[in-house]
Amino acid sequence: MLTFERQELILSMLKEQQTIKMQEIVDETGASESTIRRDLKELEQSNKLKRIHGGATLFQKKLVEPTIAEKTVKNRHEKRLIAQKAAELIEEGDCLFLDAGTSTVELIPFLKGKNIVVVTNGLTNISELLEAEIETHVVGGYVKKGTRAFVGRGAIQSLEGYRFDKAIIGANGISIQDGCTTPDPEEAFIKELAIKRSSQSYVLADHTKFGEISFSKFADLNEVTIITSNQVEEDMIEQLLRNTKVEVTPA
Amino acid sequence: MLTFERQELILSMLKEQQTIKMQEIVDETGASESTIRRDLKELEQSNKLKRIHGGATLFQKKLVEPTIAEKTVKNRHEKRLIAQKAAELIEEGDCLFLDAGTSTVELIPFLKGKNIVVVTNGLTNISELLEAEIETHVVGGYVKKGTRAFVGRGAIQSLEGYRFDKAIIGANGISIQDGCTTPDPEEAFIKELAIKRSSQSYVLADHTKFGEISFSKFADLNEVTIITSNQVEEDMIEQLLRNTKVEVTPA
DNA sequence: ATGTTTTTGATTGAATATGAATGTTTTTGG
DNA sequence: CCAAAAACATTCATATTCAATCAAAAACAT
Repeated sequence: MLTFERQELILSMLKEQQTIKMQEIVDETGASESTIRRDLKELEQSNKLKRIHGGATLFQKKLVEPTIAEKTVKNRHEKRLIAQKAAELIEEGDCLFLDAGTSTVELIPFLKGKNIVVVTNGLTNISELLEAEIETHVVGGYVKKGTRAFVGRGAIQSLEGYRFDKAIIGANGISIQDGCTTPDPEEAFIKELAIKRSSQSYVLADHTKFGEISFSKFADLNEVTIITSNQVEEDMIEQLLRNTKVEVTPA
Repeated sequence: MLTFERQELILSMLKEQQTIKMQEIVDETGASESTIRRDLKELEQSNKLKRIHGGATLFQKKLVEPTIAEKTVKNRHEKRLIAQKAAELIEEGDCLFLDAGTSTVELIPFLKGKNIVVVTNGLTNISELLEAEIETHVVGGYVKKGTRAFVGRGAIQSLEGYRFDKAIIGANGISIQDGCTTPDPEEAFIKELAIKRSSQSYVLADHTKFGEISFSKFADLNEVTIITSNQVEEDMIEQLLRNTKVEVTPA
């Protein structure tokens, strides 16, 4: 069996079960443990999978959402730069949808004093928006414990009463194959709906989100403009550019 | 089972039930108690959960700081007593509407852990409700700068999707002649609508509110039960009692 | 064919994960 | 308040998995 074949086999096994044990791969491929180790090392280096003690897993299956506390510290600087880039796109008089999430919160200070109207489903956004003296509307709905986002029937119904010039959306995963994804199906639905009801949509994503795939898809890449930083690998951006609009800010 | 798989399993269990016992995890995973302890320790260190004696729970943190204005609430002690009185009336399984305002916020700590559903239009209520582990829904709408209440067309539309067992309402003025009043017409409308859609309605009012008349009326006295303290003058209460239900708590 | 490079599998000590045993702390129930 | 019970942290021995190394095998080039 060729090296390439073997590695493809490993990846296809992973797709089926999202985690695999070393022994399973050895049995399936007939290769020795040493060889498989080398394969896993290579595949990890090219971001195809993540090694874990005893085997491998899909690049973070992200079954569980990181808590707010965890998110707020991570990549804050990069997120702020991305947010600043996004802010440049907002014009006077715009009606925005601002998604719940830590990336989108960073945008708010840059909007301060602008004559715009913002609709949001994120609890934490609201006080920031008020602070920035922006006319703020919220969608209704059930408040999710973890992310403190408003979701569900009430949120959907609320959203249907609005049309947006621009929607600013956060994402947990951006991949060529699966587009924009996020862990929670309910939140994904809200994002999807907001994008549908908006003339233009922007997805904010720092470099850690690229190549990641989360559970629920909410948009194809050609539906949105991705705003990110130049910490994302060159070739990834090039690949994206084939059918996606991308704005890159230096970090 | 791999370490990674086991930890993911623990987190997904947590997501379903928000607290889990050690034994449940041991049974579910088949690993030893020692191993699970180690897992919990790791997961806690990476902010994925919070350990508690006998198991683990979701990690929660207060996000919305109370504003200065909120911290210096007038008659806080009296308001709290009134809130406590109101809490006694809430039964397991109730669906509540909780009005925006400083009186109603005081109620929330007394509801902690109760098996109820709360719908609110008050920004500051939301994080308190989450803190108290209560299923929380919000009405949509425009966010008023001063009171941080959600009002307007969106709020009205949202409210029409609910029916309540009990509505807990704040008021700025209580008078024999003009009933229950509040300064803002939009907020008054929300209060009125919530009362209409509720089987029973309670208005919380400290002694300073009696005899006051504000701009917008939202209820006649015979529509609601007033909850107050014995700091209200005797004869006022007597007058009220002719056609209003009144609950009085000693202060 | 012969030397070179690449791939492979086996071996090793190091690192990590595990379960049982121990004594300590916290909770519970009288 | 005390004592029993439950939950806990700590330690240790064992088992598993890992990274590094090396020699054999295969693929390749000349």
